[in-house]
Amino acid sequence: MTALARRLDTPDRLEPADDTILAALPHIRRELEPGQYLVRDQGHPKYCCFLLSGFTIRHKFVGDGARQIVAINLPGDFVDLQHVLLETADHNVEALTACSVALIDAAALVDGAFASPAIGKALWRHSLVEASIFREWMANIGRRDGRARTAHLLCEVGVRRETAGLGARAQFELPMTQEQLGDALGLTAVHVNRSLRGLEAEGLIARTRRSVTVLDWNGLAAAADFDPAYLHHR
Amino acid sequence: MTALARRLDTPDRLEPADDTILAALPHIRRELEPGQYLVRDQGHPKYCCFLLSGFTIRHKFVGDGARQIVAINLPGDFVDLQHVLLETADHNVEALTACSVALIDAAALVDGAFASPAIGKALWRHSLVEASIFREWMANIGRRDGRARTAHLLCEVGVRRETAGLGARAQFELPMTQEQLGDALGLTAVHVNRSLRGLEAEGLIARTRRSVTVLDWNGLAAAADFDPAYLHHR
DNA sequence: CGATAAGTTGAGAGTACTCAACCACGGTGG
DNA sequence: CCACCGTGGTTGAGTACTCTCAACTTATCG
Repeated sequence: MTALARRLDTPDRLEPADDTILAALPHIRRELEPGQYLVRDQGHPKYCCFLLSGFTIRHKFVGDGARQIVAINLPGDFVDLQHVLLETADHNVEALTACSVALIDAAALVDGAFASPAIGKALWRHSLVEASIFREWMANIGRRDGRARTAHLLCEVGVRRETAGLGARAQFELPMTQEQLGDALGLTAVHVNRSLRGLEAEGLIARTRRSVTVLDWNGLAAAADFDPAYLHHR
Repeated sequence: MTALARRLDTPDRLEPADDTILAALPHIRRELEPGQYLVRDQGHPKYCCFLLSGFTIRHKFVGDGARQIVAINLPGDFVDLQHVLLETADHNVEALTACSVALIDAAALVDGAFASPAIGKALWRHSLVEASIFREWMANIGRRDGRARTAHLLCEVGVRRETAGLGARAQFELPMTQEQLGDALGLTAVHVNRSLRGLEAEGLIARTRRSVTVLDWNGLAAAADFDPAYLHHR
């Protein structure tokens, strides 16, 4: 679980004793295929999933069958930290790509959090940063038009990938279909397509099937009304 | 701070020692007038606000000046629990009505959380439930039409008020203008007006200027696609 | 009782959706 | 090796939901 220790080492430095606690957490490794569900809405997971590699999405369905993707998770993210203290899942977690995950015993993780304030603060803080991203997504979906929404998601993924050490923010793989992008943005796949092509026509981005190159980061950020403060990075 | 102890007494029971810790938290009481700001975006609050009476809203502005209300807080809610561990505010907090609040020293609250796991779990859980509400709002804004969105907000406020002991879910004051409702729902005030009048015409609700009576709870919940599971009540 | 904020209504515009057809890429099997 | 097939991407046309703007009404407050 060195990946876990590395992820929790900010903002407060972990002590060697903390590393010991983390290393001793009961967990199992699992490999997931694209499309595989990790958590089902209304389920009662007893573990907490830490994403080692790959992308996951979290989504919920509304009455008419439409879907809202509420989060995209990158390596180094806890995918369902809420299940350490909430008994019943309120949404689904699904592997977007092939993934490696560590399933950590939820009760043990809570014990670890209260055995070491540094661990506890890092985990709690993780929950809080995630909530901040949710708030920005609400503003994005509720108050920006299709073009800005789409651009905002590209900016966020670029920055978060960069922060996670997965490469430059201006060039990355985005392993989502336009249908999935639409579900994340509150748009239809058709409208996502037109938004992406619009950004491309403006010279802000270039695309191949699943990779995005930002040609003009400042221009894209302006189109997106993107300010990374909500990510609460250091 | 008996209100605080009462709020944190679930899901785990607090011990007398916990009550002692809570009672000793350094805090100041403050009375707020409608419209007064408690926290400003990009500010660095050193306290954490517990709402004793009144309503607050939390909102953020996007580039073109539009506003998204990301949360409505009721008495017994922590209004800005994220500031115990995040240094910089990512949104504004504003009093919707006259409010009484307790401003608790953030560092002391964190210390209390790690001095007593029961307190720490209750606070962390509070953050997680809030995040669940954010997710539902994302789905609401992104994937439901104006009528359903509006109905959903009414259902949520009704249930949360009831749970907070403020009265029956079917009859309550909603001290928000249609402009504010629109900012919470990602709609314009005009469209909120039409949605509310539509729900009224269907016989689901009755309204006076600021109070709502639900005439047909099941009908309204069906129109809203409302399932209270995301509130994670006991 | 006037002033102001909020609510209501109508008409026209625009963004985003729906439906449907067509295209492009990747994978598979003959 | 290449044709076929399926998923996903692209495009156009028509529709519909929501917005904008503006006027008018109603409530509240000094």
